[in-house]
Amino acid sequence: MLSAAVALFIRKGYDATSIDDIAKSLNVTKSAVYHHVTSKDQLLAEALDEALDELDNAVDEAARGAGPASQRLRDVVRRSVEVLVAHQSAVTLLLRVHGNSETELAALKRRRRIDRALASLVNEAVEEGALRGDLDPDVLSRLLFGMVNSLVEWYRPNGEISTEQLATTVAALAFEGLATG
Amino acid sequence: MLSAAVALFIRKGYDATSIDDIAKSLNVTKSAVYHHVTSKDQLLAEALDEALDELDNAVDEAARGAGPASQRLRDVVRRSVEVLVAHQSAVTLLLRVHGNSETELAALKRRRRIDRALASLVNEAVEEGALRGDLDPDVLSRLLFGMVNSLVEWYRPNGEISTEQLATTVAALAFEGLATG
DNA sequence: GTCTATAAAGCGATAGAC
DNA sequence: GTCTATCGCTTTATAGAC
Repeated sequence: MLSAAVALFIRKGYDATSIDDIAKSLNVTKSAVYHHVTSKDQLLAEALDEALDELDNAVDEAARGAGPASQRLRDVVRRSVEVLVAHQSAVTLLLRVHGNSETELAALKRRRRIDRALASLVNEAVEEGALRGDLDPDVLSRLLFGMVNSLVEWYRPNGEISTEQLATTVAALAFEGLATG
Repeated sequence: MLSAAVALFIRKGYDATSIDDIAKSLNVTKSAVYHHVTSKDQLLAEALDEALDELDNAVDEAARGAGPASQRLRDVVRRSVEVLVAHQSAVTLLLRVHGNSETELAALKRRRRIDRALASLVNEAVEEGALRGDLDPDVLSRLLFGMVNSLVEWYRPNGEISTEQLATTVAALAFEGLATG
């Protein structure tokens, strides 16, 4: 039922999706939905928490590991791709949230904490000398994870490209770039 | 008045923004708004057309130029960044559209045409030998412009980073990557 | 646990006065 | 060109029967 709601939130947008839409997609009435959840907002909050828990997990795990910052950054990128694929619906919803309610503001706050952790990892890798120092590290961080996050808009796990291949492509493009040699 | 509406569409989302919200932000009543536009949908359509016209322009112009495909791709990336900055509101709205009405479906159709032109330019540059051939060109194209498009979510033209610097950083990251030497 | 019925509020859009 | 007033509809959410 959460997954039915999230699918509709993504297809039509949260505000354009009514409780009745969710009920109809489950072949029940509105009242049956309200028996299981107290509000539409609660469904959103549960999905956002799923995404944030998974991202927190992936980032903390990879960022706190041993080894050079550049290697940990590469691991974070790969782990992030895996989370975006495994929890694509929840993460897609998270990335579309813009602070339009208390629930959304709380989610944005948690997301900013993650973004700051990623930015400081990029900064560390630059100071280490493993990443180029001629470009603003905070801008690089935003562009890097903007690229990673954008894949929720088009990637479909059942297609030709495996998650493994995708993670490799993302990391290769990010670190070595498009150009040959 | 279009810009007031677009600002609200971005802050609250299209569906969550009522005509009354737009009217209040202009210190007038709903009826005054309806004197100038025939529907809420028309406001959306005008903003989406602005974004699509500008992107069409930038891509056609740079993609049809002379020289190697890899150079034309670099030009398209730079020109895209310029358009995203100069028409940030309209483009932000375009990137958040998901086909929830006839207007949105028409905008998505035009956007897909642009995306296809970009993808074939990337393919051309790979065949030319200027871009690495070990990664799927269509995936590279999506990731590249996913990165470019993501900047509408955070870049503010009045900050420390100039549009020029931003375009340089985006192109450098895309073509040469994060890693040193 | 699901239903019908309904309350209370907000929505897009229009009519008509000034 | 802006106003007040209102129509017709949809929304979230609840009450109460089965």
